[in-house]
Amino acid sequence: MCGRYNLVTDAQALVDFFDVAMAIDPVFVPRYNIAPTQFVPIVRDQGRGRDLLNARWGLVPHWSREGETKYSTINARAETVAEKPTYRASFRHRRCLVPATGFYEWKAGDNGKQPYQITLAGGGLLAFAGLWDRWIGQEGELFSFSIVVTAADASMQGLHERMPVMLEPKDYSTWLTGSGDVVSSLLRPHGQNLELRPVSRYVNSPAHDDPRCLDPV
DNA sequence: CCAGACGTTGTT
DNA sequence: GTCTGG
DNA sequence: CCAGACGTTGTT
DNA sequence: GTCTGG
Repeated sequence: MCGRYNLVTDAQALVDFFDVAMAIDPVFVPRYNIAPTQFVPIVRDQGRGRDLLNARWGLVPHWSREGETKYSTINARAETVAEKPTYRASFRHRRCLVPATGFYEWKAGDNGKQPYQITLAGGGLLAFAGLWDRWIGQEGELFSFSIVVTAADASMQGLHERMPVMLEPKDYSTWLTGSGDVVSSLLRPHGQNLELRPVSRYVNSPAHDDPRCLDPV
């Protein structure tokens, strides 16, 4: 699963790395502790080049009555994303990249749960496979997204059973604008070398969003 | 037919 | 114990 | 994901 | 909007 992540970079690096043509919401600050319901940048391609848009983590389907869900939509299972009513249409027509520099998992132990940060070995930006939707209500429109998760491979070193689908740069365009089997074939681990490091329990509180979230244990 | 759900993970 | 908020 | 709340009425 | 349960 992926219930917390970070995006420690600057706006220009995001635009460069993801080849963004249009920054719709250019305001951006480094994020050390991104929690569900918060607004963070996603990358889309609506046919006129890639755009960067702030969206809410936790997908609200366009047909939602209340503009919220009573169930969790922060993750979508790769195994069923093509069929589930909440994700099906977004999987076919509204895929996105979710920029990140790492994500967090908690491992239960004798002394309670220990948070770990997972990054690419060597660091750098990565992209989770994401789905987005737009809900329209009286208060205006709400853009939101979900992160696709799959069975963890050996790179997770047994830390957790599930992990986000992390796309490679060569597959970004296919994920954003492809269709059919070629898109479905990306719903799997991509073999990146990952680095897992225990970090301070400071990260536990969603109210904390500063470099101390990455403090060594 | 209408009403109601629509999700994931981990733990018991 | 379970739901909501971040 | 974790942290924190979890309720009602009457009065200001 | 679309599927499932009754």
